[in-house]
Amino acid sequence: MTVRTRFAPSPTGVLHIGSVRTALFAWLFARRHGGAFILRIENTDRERSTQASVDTILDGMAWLGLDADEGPVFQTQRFDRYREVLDEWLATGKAYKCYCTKEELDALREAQLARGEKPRYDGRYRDVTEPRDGVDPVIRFRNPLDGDVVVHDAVKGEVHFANAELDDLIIARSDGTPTYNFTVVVDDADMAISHVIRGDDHLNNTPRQINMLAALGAPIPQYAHLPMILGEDGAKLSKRHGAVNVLDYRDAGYLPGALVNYLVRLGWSHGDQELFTRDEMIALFDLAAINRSASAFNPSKLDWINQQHMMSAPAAELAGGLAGQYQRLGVDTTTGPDLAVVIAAYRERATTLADMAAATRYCFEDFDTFDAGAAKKHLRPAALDALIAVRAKLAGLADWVEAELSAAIQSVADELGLGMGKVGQPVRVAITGAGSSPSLDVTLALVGPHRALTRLDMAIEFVQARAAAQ
RNA sequence: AAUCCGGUAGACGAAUGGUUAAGUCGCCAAGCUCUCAACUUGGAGAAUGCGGGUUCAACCCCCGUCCGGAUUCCCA
Repeated sequence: MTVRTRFAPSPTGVLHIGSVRTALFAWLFARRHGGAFILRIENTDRERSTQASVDTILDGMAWLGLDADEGPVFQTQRFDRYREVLDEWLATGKAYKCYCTKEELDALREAQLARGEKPRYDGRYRDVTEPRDGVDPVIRFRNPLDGDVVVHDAVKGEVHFANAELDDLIIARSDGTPTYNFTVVVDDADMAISHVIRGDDHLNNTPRQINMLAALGAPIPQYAHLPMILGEDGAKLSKRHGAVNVLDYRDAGYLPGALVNYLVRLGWSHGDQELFTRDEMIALFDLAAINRSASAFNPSKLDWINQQHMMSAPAAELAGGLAGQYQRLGVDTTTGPDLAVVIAAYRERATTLADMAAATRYCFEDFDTFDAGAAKKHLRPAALDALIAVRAKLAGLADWVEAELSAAIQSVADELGLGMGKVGQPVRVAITGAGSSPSLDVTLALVGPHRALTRLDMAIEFVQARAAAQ
């Protein structure tokens, strides 16, 4: 059987982190089995669907590398086809017109609730053939009255539903437009979707869809209902948990491969492996290993995974994103070190590209004050001799390369009889403005001779002023 | 209210009905060290929501219960 999966978002907002995980699983499954992954935009609700939302979905998918083999297919382009099925079902009695008004439906629902019953349509127009004046009818699917529908779900197992619990759902509104559960069925059948991989909020819709698939004479796909992703606190993921839009993660400096790696481990596992390349995920992904229960989104683990990916990714892969981060900060990188050098020095010292950019501004921009805490601790009178000696030694260096730089610092420590800490930290604060950076030789190489010497002068003045003030 | 799904340390998650309930993040500590990271090592943290039952043996099977979620929209 040819594997064909789909991702079917409705364009009514941002591309949500939970939706992405669903898309990822469907994409992985298709790739794993050499099948097709189809993107379908479910925009039958014209009130709420927007082009901006379509754009953000497309951008997000592209950023994450979840490429579709077909689509995007828009359901609004398929209205003729839905109409065709509707007419056929009406003609064959698989569907019927219901002339209930919204008010009548509301009253019915309230009465049922008041009696402690499950609210649902009572089928009052099921066998009425006469039109009712003044009411535009909706079209309802004639659901079987008895028997069970069994969903064979790859994640949840066998789930049984009694038809008696289901009512005749509306498949076309009174304005003639089709509704979600119906369009899904027609599309999944027409697109020959073999595996429906979606959020488990759709599990309850599945028996209705299976009944309609049967009415269509279409094969029943394999279902896999994925557990939800919750916020850090275990509540439904929402804006108040921070970023839910995947593009926010791009802007925050996460790597697409890292986000995907983090998401694949939410609801799926392969032994005790935590880090996966894209190819490994594709090779190992398996519906049978999907977890049944919801999981909470944990930013600190995402950070760790992102750092792990930053440490192993080729520099070229990071450079573009890092350049974007500098741009966001308004840092001009034309006069500083090559980004590949910055990346080599900082890839294991930053959790995101945004962190990396923020921590390395000193390589490209001058500053006029030292971090107060670091200065107080390290730029004190006792450091004056060391700073002056280092300044002199560095000024005389023929080659501004790491080996020479570290030798110079070491020789100052030796000559003054000081530990490296007594020499290194003042120098570090002098040239970076703060108390932490890569090893001094690397840091000095990053900053370059001109900036390094200027900043050492600035630090020496600072210390002298401080000594004078005492 | 009904139906359906779910519940293993703070989080992610392993565990054909069979050792002392893996591993990872986070947290704490030590080591390395010019700082910060990275890395290495060690540590704390769970009687598997709760109560029954079946069994020689239950995270796993059964019943009940509690909690959370989904659905029951002319939303998707």
